[in-house]
Amino acid sequence: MARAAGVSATTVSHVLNDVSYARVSPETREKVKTAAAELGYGPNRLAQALRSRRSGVLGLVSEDVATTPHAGRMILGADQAARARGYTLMLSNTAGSAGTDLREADVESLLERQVDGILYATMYHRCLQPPANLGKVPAVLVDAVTADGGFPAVVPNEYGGAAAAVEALHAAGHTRIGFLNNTEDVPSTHQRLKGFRETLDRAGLDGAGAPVVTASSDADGGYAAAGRILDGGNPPSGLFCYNDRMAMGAYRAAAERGLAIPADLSIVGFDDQELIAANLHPGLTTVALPHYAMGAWAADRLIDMIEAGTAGAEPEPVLLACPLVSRGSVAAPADRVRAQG
Amino acid sequence: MARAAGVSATTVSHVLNDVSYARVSPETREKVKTAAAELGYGPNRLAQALRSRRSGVLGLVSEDVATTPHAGRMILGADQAARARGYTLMLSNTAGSAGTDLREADVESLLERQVDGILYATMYHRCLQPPANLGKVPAVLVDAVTADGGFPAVVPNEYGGAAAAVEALHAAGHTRIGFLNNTEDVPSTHQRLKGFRETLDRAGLDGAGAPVVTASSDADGGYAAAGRILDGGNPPSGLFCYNDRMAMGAYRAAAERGLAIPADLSIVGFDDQELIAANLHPGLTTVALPHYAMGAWAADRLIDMIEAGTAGAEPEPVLLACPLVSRGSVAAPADRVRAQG
DNA sequence: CTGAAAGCGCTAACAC
DNA sequence: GTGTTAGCGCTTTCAG
Repeated sequence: MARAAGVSATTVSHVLNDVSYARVSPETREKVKTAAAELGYGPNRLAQALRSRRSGVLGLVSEDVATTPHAGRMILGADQAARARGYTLMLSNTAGSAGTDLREADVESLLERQVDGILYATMYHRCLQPPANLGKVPAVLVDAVTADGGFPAVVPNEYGGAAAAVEALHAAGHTRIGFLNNTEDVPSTHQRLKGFRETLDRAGLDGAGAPVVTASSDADGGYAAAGRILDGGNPPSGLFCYNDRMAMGAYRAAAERGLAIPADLSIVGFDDQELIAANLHPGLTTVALPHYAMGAWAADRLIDMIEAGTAGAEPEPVLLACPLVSRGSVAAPADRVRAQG
Repeated sequence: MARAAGVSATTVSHVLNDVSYARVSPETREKVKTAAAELGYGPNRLAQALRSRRSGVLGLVSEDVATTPHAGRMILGADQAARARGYTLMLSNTAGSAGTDLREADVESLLERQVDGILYATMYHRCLQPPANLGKVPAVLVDAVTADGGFPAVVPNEYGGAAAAVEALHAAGHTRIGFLNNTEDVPSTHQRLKGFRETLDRAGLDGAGAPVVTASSDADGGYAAAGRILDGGNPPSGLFCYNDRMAMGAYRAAAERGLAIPADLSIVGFDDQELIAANLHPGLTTVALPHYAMGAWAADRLIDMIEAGTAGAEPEPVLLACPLVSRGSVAAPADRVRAQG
């Protein structure tokens, strides 16, 4: 290209990269730019990377890209943030079930490609043991934490999300609120429960005494759990569900009992899986998981680390807000209030 | 590294790459390998790429990675296929709404990074106008076709999927089958309708006379459409729905009319969105979109082109099968048959 | 103001 | 059998 523009490679480099200390005449600048435009010339980022020891590539290793619809949002957030700062994402899917050695190999392959940093993402909030070689470049954990810190990490504020759900029900006038929780031993199970109880306490309701039923985190589990809670003594008028799938089961349980939503029973879900939440009738009011924001935050943080050259491990995982998404499944507990009033 | 093993770089290259024509003594081989292992040495793929003019990277530009839960499956398929042949995926999200010039810039950025080929994916089956610079490297279209051919492309066999759905209903004994179709002017709308009618004809039923109602492709649309078809004269005992969201609406319409699924009404969806299909009650029998397979096929085909050095445009888009996924929403039309028998 | 030289890490061709 | 040389496309001194 340089040769074709009748000028040296150095000059081309200077012009096209807007090198600050370069003094190039306006005419030469023009000549280079038009030549570049005509030839459709683009720099070879590989050669640049080799020379500068900066690839401008972020490795994204994600466990089971496919298993959750949220994956896309996270990738998108990371991609946008990366792109905004001139970086590109390189993908590497890892099987969640794979052994540490295999996942280490995945990281290694990214390392060989000279990625400047690595985003290590899981598809649901969990605590993991990262591969040993992850520390070789700056790295950030997405939707995951390690037992011993060591990496900056970003996870959803599960506690706050549960609080938002309970507050929405309380604000609508509900005083008897139940929780359909998951049975798995994952952070979200515990933190959403904690958020549920403590928010009730703060509202002057009895958190410890509020009905909580656990089941598998799908529609069938939600159906069964809702059945148990609705058929028990003094059933709640508002139901907070561990996730949207359980809420979907709760809808069915309510329908079978002749309870209209939201007139007779208000429901709040969690996850904001649009496919479910927007297609239920009425639309499900739910708490959104901040996948886009987590992806974007992580990429930004990673690039900061890369450009600062610091390993700077965050002492605590960063919590991102889980905002309430209102649709139509929450209303005042009208009948009950009138009946009791 | 070479220097550290007391041997030349050439020799290191020869043993680590198993170069066929290299004659290296077994002792030297050992020496190199142990040195590499101890240093945790991995080759610099960037330098290799610069030298060999082969990056081993596939660009994946996808319109709106995030908007559909299927995105992950497609990416996963492409990633697995690519990885199996030593390639890695580099991501570039493009806004579906963006102009051609913007999408051209996205492709350009991948080109600058010297990708060996490009996978251009849309998130639902459509006909598109690819950016002009896409032709600069081998490229394959995923879930999309161009008006004028030019690129190999892979799309779902919508017609075959619709046929499978109708056949499942017919095999269960249904002779009066209706179709809830989408209103949008996209290939799937037309091809599923064609598959619906022609399969009925082949079964000796009246394809042209079969009831078809169109509505928006979500639960509300499905609810409305199902209502119209069920309240009409001589309502069908089997319903084929354009997608799972519409089927979800049809479930509600059936419930409101006291029709049990599948006893009183059999339903088949399309898309196999597990979030919906597996969580409805009963589980929705539906037709799966082959996103994983499309991703894998496309990556494989692309690598073939790259390694063969041919542009070899496929004359026709490749159709991948949409298999039926049986859950619990199809049964024999028992009541009706008895009533009429 | 502009260009020549050196070198990022690697490999192909060719010596020795 | 093994090492030397050259060069992939770029950027960074440093000369002119």
